[in-house]
Amino acid sequence: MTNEISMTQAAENSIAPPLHDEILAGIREMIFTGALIGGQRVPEKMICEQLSISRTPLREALKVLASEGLLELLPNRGARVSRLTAAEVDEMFPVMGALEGLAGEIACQRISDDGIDEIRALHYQMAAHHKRREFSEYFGLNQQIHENIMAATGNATLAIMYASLAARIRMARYRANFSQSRWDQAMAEHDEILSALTERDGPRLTRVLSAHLKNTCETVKKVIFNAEAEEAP
Amino acid sequence: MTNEISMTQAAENSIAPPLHDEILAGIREMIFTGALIGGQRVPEKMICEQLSISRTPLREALKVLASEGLLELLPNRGARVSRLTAAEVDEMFPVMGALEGLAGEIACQRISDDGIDEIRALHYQMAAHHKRREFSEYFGLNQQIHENIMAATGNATLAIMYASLAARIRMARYRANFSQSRWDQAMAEHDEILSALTERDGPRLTRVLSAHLKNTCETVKKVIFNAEAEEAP
DNA sequence: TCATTGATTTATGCATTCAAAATGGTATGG
DNA sequence: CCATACCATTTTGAATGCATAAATCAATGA
Repeated sequence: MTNEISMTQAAENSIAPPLHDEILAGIREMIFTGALIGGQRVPEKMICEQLSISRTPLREALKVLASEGLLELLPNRGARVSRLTAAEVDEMFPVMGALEGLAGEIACQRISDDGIDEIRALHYQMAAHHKRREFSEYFGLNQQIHENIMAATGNATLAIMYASLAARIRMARYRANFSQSRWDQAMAEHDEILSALTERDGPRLTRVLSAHLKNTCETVKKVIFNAEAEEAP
Repeated sequence: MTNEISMTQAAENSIAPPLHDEILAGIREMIFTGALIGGQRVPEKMICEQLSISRTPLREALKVLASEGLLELLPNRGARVSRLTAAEVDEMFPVMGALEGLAGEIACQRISDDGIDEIRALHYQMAAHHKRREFSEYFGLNQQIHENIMAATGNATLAIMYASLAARIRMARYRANFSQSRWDQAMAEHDEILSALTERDGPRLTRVLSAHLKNTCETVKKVIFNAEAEEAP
């Protein structure tokens, strides 16, 4: 949860700079784009130069990211990027399942028609990228769809909890590529998700989200094993 | 999540000082004991003196606590203690319900007999404090029981997520006192919880935990309204 | 050749410092 | 009397400085 009160009117053009959040976003980005790799130490000096900041606000951000599980703090040895393990995925799966199940039910009740249309638009964009084998673009839209479903619940607490788990799962993304068959399957699952949402069928949405999550977690675990096999030959 | 790798052997007697965590714990304590009151600004200087630290590590802790929702960051105005609102409780209720439901099922499957005995011991201690109307002691044991159930799942991710929500709920504790009748009811619910756990009846445990949570949330909301009525007469 | 020791360098953790913003209080004018 | 403007004080946010722990690397000896 980023608990920062936005300023009263956020001065029209003089952008209100929540510098602290910028840094958080920057480091997160580095982690998700693979600029910072799991298991590696976080080079404070280098990142300070890259973001043109001093170590003080950087280190504040590192503590926050550690509390989210993206980094680990090593006493007197700074921070290192967490490496998602299969065991952690197994732990996260039921928790994410419970949250998504809840979200599926609530979203079907509360989402507006416009909200569904928006997700549909994202879905077809994503399908197009899938067809063109543009993985990064696909991936971004996939994330947006799941975020939109969470947002549609109108429950910020739920959305934030889920996001924090999803972020940790996402860390495995750059360790290896998904198989084509899994990618096709995921796309088919998303067809079902859109369908259930369109029909506002809460129980069905919950079911298909759960199946999708299960497959995603299985895939992530494979990715983890493959990456480990590659690294330690 | 406190993501700190404990040192290899934590030097036998020369206590390994995770100073950062000490500060976190200290401020959390101030919040839960009412030394820091919801809505109030957090006086950095005072807390630094109290904990004999400088502002640098303190401010690191403040950012973490804000990310957990216990504090809010006001741009250029520091941090203030969050004030739990009824709307937030309404958001948190289904999420905590989903997590507790999951935990109930898993705990019944995985908890050891010793684990049940331990909870039973806590339960009877708690009952004794209830009989003696010792609210603080009751409250602490109540928290321990819920924590033990979560720990019994063996799922750290689940336990941490739940703990972070429970902590926010706990913030309302010092705003007003629970009614005697509600307290008696809660104790009766805990009898049911212990019973379901003893029988390892997962579905039943999930049901009674959910009912208990519902009542707890209702009570917290009442406490919030009462406190608000008192404050703005 | 390899492991071990010790000196050197680097990085970390925290305190301190400094500029800018917010707060408080007084004076001024309506 | 109240509202506003102005200045002094305090507080915040971030940079810098410093003591200590860790990492690096060269030298030594087996």
